[in-house]
Amino acid sequence: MSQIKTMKELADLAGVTTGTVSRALSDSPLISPKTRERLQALAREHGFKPNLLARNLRTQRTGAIGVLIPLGHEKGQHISDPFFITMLGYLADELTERGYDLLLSRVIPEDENWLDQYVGSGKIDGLIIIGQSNQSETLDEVAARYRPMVVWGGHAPGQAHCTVGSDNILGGEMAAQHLIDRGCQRIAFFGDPQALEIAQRLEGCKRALARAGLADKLTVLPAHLVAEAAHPDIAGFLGSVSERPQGIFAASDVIAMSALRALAEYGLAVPGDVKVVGYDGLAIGEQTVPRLTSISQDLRLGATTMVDLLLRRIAGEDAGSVVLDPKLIVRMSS
Amino acid sequence: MSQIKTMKELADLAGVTTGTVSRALSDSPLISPKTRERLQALAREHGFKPNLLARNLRTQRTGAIGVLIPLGHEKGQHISDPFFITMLGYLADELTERGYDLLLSRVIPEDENWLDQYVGSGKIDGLIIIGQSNQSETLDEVAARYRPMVVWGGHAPGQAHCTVGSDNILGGEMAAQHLIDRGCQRIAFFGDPQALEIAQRLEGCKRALARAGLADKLTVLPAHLVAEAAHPDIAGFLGSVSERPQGIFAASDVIAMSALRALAEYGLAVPGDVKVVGYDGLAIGEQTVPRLTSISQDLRLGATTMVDLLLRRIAGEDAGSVVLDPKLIVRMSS
DNA sequence: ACAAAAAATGCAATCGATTGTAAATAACGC
DNA sequence: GCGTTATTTACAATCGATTGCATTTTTTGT
Repeated sequence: MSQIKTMKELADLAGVTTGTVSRALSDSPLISPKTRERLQALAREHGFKPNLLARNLRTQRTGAIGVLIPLGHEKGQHISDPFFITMLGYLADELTERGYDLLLSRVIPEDENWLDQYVGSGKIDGLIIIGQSNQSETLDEVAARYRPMVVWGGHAPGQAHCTVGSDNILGGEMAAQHLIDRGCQRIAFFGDPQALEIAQRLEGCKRALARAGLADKLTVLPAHLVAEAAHPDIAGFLGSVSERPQGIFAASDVIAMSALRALAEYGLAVPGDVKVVGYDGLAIGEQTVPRLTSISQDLRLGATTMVDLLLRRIAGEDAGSVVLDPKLIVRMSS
Repeated sequence: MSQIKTMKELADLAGVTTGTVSRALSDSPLISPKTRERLQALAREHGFKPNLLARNLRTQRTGAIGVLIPLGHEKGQHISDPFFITMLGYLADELTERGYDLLLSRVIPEDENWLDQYVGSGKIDGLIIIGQSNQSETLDEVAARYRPMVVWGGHAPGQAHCTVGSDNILGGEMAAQHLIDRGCQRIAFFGDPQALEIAQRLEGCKRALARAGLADKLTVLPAHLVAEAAHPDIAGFLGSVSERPQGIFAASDVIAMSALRALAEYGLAVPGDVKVVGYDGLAIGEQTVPRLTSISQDLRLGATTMVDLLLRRIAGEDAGSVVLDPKLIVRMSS
């Protein structure tokens, strides 16, 4: 069985033209049932798969969605970060289910037009960006001229780019309120507010504390997002602080895990001596000792929503941002 | 500034032909320095990026590498599995550094030619497959006609497909020997030997035990690879077994984490009552309580090696399999 | 200043499909 | 059997770049 690589070869073999073959394989009503079946059988028999590049060039759609992870303020952050990975998995599931491929890139925004590398190179039909990092302005700017783009992150008034994310302010409030309910007075916030999402979580935290009259009992530690980098931050903090916090609100589960480890090393019991709440609700929180209380974002729903919005935007619709409800998951650490 | 989308437009604007523009932008020596600079400046000014699809169609290379995760025997397994994710991150780093894109797909091998979906559709220049699952025969078969393919997994004599992976037998031996050295007599192996890698780790484990005269002290629990699914397996095992094992060798770090949790729930101290060794050496092992002893596979090196082999195979070279050295990392769980 | 060699650019085919339109064939009524 | 309408199929332009070859322009030697 000779290897048929192109439509032309198949057409010659069948004694028709490429046009006929093309229509036959795409079930066009312009082709007679007999020839259609004959050609389809022939194609199957010779294992012919049309070249997708050529098809895409002609049809002007690629069937691929780019997924970008901008690493603006955290050089060390890897794609292997549990949050990215989880999100990526859901996105991959969702996109492949809808017949799209996923083109993954890790980008370090160095020159100002890092985004234009992707947009308009014809490789992708749309773009999903995981996390705003500190690149909100760039995203706004690009969003003005490139429609099929959806960003995971915080939503702020006047923001030009389409986002999906949880209500971080509410989530922050819930976390702090939970700690207060558990009897915590002195509370520490671990996370770097340079990223919008984290700033919002801190904002919510402050509100809850203010409402409880504990506004002056908050300490903020701008811990790194990367586990390896966060640990020394946290260990240093725990070692130096005079009055140990009774509750810790970590801006992400990864930071919370570092905190758990540091606390264990200092011989502090969780939740006995210190209570810990994370953010994200990652599966990994089930595996920590003790299992981690966390503000859960439904990442699967988030991924589904992002893909939904993106496809609608690709179709020309002007879909707006979506804010999801965060949910408190009480496990053993609080 | 009008939006220049195609080379033709730019060529018309500059009063030259597309050929000249093409050569100018690719720094061809056939073009005079002046026109080259003029055209490059013009392109920059108008933000022109050549359409990559068209380029790829013409040059017959796509610049993308497909990464596939076959989920043969574990339906529940997600791309979000820490091992996959870690590997994926390294691959993404390595590939993007070499100018390749990464096309990610999660495939459930249902029809027998799931692999042909990818191969020969022209979308990718090569294929990396993470994990053999129980699809070794299929891989062998495809490898016979499709050269640019590299698989992460175990290497066995007579295997047709090119693999990169650690010496699983040796690694298994090291893990078991370490437990023996720590004074363990009764040892349990957690992992489903349906996958080649895991079978090999078990094999090594058995060798070490046989050498120590403990061959009959081994219990094998075919735990799932997925953390959520593994936990009940393990909890059930710990609850039912009459003589508690003194050492546990988990076939992956994810399984080991489930084991740690189950042990904690049973009030068993690690490493006091039971010692635990994992496999993979994932970063996540640093975050467990206690930190996890593990047989480390250098996944970064593995990713680099896979990409190396793949590129050489793409270039027509006939690169063979590579077996990497596993390394025992002693942390706190043993 | 002129021919020959060298350098720069233009021309046009090509990659492999899709698709509007023209041409060929089949079906049909009378 | 012939004109007319319906079906099928062939033809050829197109997507946007790359590249061998022909052609023009510039440089060089004498």
